Amino acid sequence: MSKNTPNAIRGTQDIFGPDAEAFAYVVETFERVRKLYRFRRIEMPVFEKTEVFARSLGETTDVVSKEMYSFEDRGGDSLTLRPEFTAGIARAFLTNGWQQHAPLKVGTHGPLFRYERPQKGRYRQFHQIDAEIIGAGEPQADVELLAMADQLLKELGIEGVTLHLNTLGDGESREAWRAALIDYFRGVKDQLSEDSQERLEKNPLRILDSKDRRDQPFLPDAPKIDAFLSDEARAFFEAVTSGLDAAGVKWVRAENLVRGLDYYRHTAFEFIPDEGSAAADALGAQSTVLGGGRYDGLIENLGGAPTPAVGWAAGIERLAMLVGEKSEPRVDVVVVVEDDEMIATGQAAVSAIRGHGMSAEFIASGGKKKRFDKAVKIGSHVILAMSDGERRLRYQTEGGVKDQLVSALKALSLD
RNA sequence: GCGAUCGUAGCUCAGUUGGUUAGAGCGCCGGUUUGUGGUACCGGAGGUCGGGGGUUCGAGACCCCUCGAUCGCCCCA
Repeated sequence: MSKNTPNAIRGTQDIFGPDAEAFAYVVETFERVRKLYRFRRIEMPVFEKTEVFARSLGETTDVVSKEMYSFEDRGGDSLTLRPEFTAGIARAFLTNGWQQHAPLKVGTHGPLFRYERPQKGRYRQFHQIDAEIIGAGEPQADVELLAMADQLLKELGIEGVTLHLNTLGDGESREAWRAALIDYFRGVKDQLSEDSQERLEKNPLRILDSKDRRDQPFLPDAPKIDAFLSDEARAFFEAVTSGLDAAGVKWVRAENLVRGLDYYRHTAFEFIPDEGSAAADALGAQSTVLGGGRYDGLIENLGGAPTPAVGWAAGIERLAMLVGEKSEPRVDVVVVVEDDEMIATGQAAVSAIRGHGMSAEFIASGGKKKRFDKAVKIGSHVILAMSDGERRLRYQTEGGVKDQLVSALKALSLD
């Protein structure tokens, strides 16, 4: 590579070959499942006013305080490359009057941007698939959304990943629990890890899933959300879990599961690889493959009427890592011209073949004697060789393709 | 933001304790061979060793800075 070739931006990826196939496979499967559940497709802008995210996710969250790609545009507005989908969708719901469609089920996918240190399964430009139900406050909405996520993973052929489920309660439950946690951890503050001491002020719920050995002894006795749940919140969670059971979605209760963004209420969940599974191995430290929850307060936060909503997002790259190798599809026909006199004929043949809906590759360059070898190497169903003024069909492995091929060429009155 | 490991041809890698014109396999290009076939052989193009600075008579090999990659921490999908 030349010295003056600029390199790619850190944390971005150029995806090619089997990886690109796996990526496409994830997206295609999501699109199929999305339609099964009747989620409507939406396309969203890649950037928004900075406040859309700052107000939604919470100013103190890591995402907002240190991971956003924010910049001033030429008009002086502060804009931000979307670090997630939900906030933008909530904004669109309000600014486009999508309330009229409520309850609204939508799905989308695309790139997101977060200024983080790249590592396995974590990139600065990464991609997610996303599903949201806005304007539905019933637990059935949570169930439908989770059933969809569960089916998606199954259809992708991903195994060894289970749904970890928790409730954060309603706003009041959550606040009471949070206060109790701060109280509890403050008592043992100087024995906690530095990270957790800091979390104590910023994000005490996070201490609960700390990996630091020094924090472990204090976790079992920490206050549990269940003790702070209002009757409504408890009933809601029970409705969700029994709904999941009825829908045949396996789940485990994860009392310590919290979500990083401020807007979550009630149901919170993550699909995580089972300890020691192949999936856990494939993902490394970035274990959450799909996560989300209920965000009943968000729309109101953005200036709308109180509107309940639930949603999830999943990392396409992470799912692709679990899906494994996906090979590119075989080409139907390779047309090889070994005799330059027949290049035009060959060209006509490839066009006709492609026009008939078959994929075709055309080889008519390089050493004449090596062209056929190249064709063989590509690995096609049929090779159509043109040499010495004649046409020869070889590798007739699939009758269907051959018949189609014959009719394509007939239409061209070549054969 | 913190830590560890790493960075040699398009790809995967070798390069002895620093010492003459930096190597291999694969791939690519060309030739011969083969001619219902992804064979074999010959030849060729292509790196100045991520970038910059330093130590040295001399550095791909040592030191510093920087960029990037990988894997952790943190955070999250």
